[in-house]
Amino acid sequence: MDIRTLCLGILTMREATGYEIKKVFEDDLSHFYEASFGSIYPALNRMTEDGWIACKAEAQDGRPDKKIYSITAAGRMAFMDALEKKPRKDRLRSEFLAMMMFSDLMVPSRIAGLIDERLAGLDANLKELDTCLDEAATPNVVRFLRGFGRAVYQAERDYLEENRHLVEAQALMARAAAD
Amino acid sequence: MDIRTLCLGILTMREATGYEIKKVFEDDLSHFYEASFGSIYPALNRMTEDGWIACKAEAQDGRPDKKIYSITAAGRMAFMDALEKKPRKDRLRSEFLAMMMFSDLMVPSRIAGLIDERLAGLDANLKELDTCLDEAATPNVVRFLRGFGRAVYQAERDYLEENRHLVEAQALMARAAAD
DNA sequence: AACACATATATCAATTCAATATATATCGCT
DNA sequence: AGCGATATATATTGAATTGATATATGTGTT
Repeated sequence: MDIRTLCLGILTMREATGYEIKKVFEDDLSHFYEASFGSIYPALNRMTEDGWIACKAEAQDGRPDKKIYSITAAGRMAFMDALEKKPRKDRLRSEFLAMMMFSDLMVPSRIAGLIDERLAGLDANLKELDTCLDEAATPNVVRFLRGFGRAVYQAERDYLEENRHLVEAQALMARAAAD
Repeated sequence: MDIRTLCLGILTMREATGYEIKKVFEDDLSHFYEASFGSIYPALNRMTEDGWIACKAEAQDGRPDKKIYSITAAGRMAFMDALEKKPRKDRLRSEFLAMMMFSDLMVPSRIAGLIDERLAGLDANLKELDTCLDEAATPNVVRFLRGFGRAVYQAERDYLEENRHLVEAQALMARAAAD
């Protein structure tokens, strides 16, 4: 399920411009999948060539044409095929955790600062997801996905509060040993 | 904190070959950071050019020379600088969750199968991490990182068991409406 | 009037992955 | 003794993707 296929999937739900597809990534998928214009526009061009989607240009005064893409029968079949394939393992890249690996090279205040910022970020994510979950109109699937994110963020938060001492104490001991 | 910098960080702990650095990624970082040889070897070449690391080749009969890299004073300073920078937000790509977005296009057995496989994968991760955490020799920092992974995997597991009905029931309703 | 933000397209250098290639040693199995 | 799988060790390449940048204009805020 690469970005190309995911764009195709979004077009099974409604027709959209590249710009609107980007917004779906930001609004509905942001916590577990990201995509830039540099991936989306080439994906739409290629799928148009392949006959999976069709494009109708809508002239606009001043701005570039609005290109509205819609899925074709062939595209719909291609997406159904993609749904049969086994999803790859999640790929996570956490610079925060990578930096924690080197906590013994940092002064205690730096470690504490990093963890405090992390907690603040998690709180912001949780708050955003809670606001969305309160909206009555949210479909069940989106509710499921946001709830998933919420559960993960909450677990991270709880773990950090309870175990930050493991990295913070380690740093103190390393400093003491160096003196 | 790109792969290049992370390789440098690993070399603050001990000298190593590219192959051994890859193993550190697999053994200690696998749950939150990945790197392929296609990133590691060019990273080592470039840092050698930049004077951040030094390379001594050790001849071996038959095999290619073993190239043992060690960090220089300049490299150590560069890494300390990197530790001052703000870590980027985590980046997650979950094809599983992306597919769940389209649960109304899948038959219920397919959805259930995907969730069951996901649970099995989480169980495997949890088991692996528990085994490692039992080892007495594990340093505190590695313990902290593995515990973090454990907490997240466990939260995912709990959430999925309790909320899978949200996507599974949704699919049933969509099918019923279509009939 | 100035400035940020939203709409809408597109491209590009740099990063990174996943697969492949090349050699040999070693370990377990039959 | 032989076979295949796994481990050691290097390296490259096509393809995917990011993050930044460029181009225009409307709309809302201070």
